[in-house]
Amino acid sequence: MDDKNYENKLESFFEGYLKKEPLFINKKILQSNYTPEIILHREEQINQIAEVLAPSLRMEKPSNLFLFGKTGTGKSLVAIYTINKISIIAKKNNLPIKVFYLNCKLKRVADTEYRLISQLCRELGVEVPATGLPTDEVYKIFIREIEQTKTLLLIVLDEIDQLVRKTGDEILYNLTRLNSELKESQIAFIGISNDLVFTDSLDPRVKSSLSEEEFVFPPYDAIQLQEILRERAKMAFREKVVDEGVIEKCAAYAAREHGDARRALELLRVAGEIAERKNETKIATKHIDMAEAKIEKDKILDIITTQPKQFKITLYSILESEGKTGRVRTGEIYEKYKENCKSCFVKPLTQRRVSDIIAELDMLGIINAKVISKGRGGRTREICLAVPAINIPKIFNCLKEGLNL
DNA sequence: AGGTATTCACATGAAACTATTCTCTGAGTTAGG
DNA sequence: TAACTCAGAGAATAGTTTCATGTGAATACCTGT
Repeated sequence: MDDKNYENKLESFFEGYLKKEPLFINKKILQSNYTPEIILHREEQINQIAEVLAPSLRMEKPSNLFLFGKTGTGKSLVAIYTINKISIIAKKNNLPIKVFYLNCKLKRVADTEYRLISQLCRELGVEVPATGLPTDEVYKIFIREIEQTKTLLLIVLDEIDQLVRKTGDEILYNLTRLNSELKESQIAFIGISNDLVFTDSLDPRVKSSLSEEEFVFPPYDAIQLQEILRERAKMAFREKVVDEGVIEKCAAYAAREHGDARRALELLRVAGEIAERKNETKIATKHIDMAEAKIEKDKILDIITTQPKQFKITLYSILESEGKTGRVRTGEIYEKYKENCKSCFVKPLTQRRVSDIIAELDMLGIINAKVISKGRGGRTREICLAVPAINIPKIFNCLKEGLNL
């Protein structure tokens, strides 16, 4: 009887699913790598960049260019959009212009000097081994390859601040020097950075040659976010699926941070997915709250499952001691950490390393760690969790399982 | 009371080390002529 | 003699350790009133 009932239920679920019209027409439009035809509220920046890059169409090397702005302000989008347009015009007029986009943060793609250059080689169609070669050998391959034909290269280096922080700024010096070694071809760089004061830390020579023009992308305000969301929602969802106030709430949530359009779009997309999964015909404002919680939870669970064991033990130790006292110091955590290591037979790391791990957990947004000085009490990080309280037990258990504690 | 020197408990930096993965090179080996 | 194999040298990289230096402000310690 129960079986029969269950079967019917499942059948009708599938039937219903089939009959039901999906909320989405095209989910891609809400994904972060989507480039829309019209970019709202960035006309000024696009024009400025276009002006700088236009000489490339006459085969003159344009000025190097730097774009600054917080995450989700449309830097990458605008850069990609503009170079794509140039690429199209160039193709139409048979101009030998090549454009590349590299994200320097992507692990194992372009996050070191060697990988950056080898990735460029790969884009040019030369296979370069992932390791084993000296770096200047790869430079040589790259130079040889572009010198074969007279070409103008436009290279976008996204999140270049990450690369420099990790590997130092000689890499930029090497890149700018490339042009003087090239006889036939020329290269122009477009750097993109989240860090507004990034160029201050650079060697002045590098700075002056790499950052000939600079543009700052201001954050979107709530009204602008609303327009962007409306525009995309129109294409992504079927008509009348988005409830009253949903767009506004999405925009408000994202504006609360710093006008992060990427986050706004993600919220809307996830809200749509939740509504669809729940078999609802409309996306309501409550779905946005659920979306926010889900994004947060997924982010953390993803980190927990992918990070190495040492991170897990550290986080577990933080959870343990934070649960009691609210805020904890590095030293306390390290003590707990050592105990925990012993109980799961892992060789503990030095305090130096654990300190770094704590800093990284902070970067990932799982915890809030603020360096404070307590006078004679010394200087330390004051740590508390940055996770909604509801999710804590789940994380706790997840960690516990992962560590066999 | 007011000023300043100390001191705590780590933070932060730099360099060096370990272990792994990969290429390149050249000596030694093999098989065919 | 040409082709093949295979060990060893050298690179890149991630994750760490070791050593060294930095640091903000509560407190101890003076000083002069």
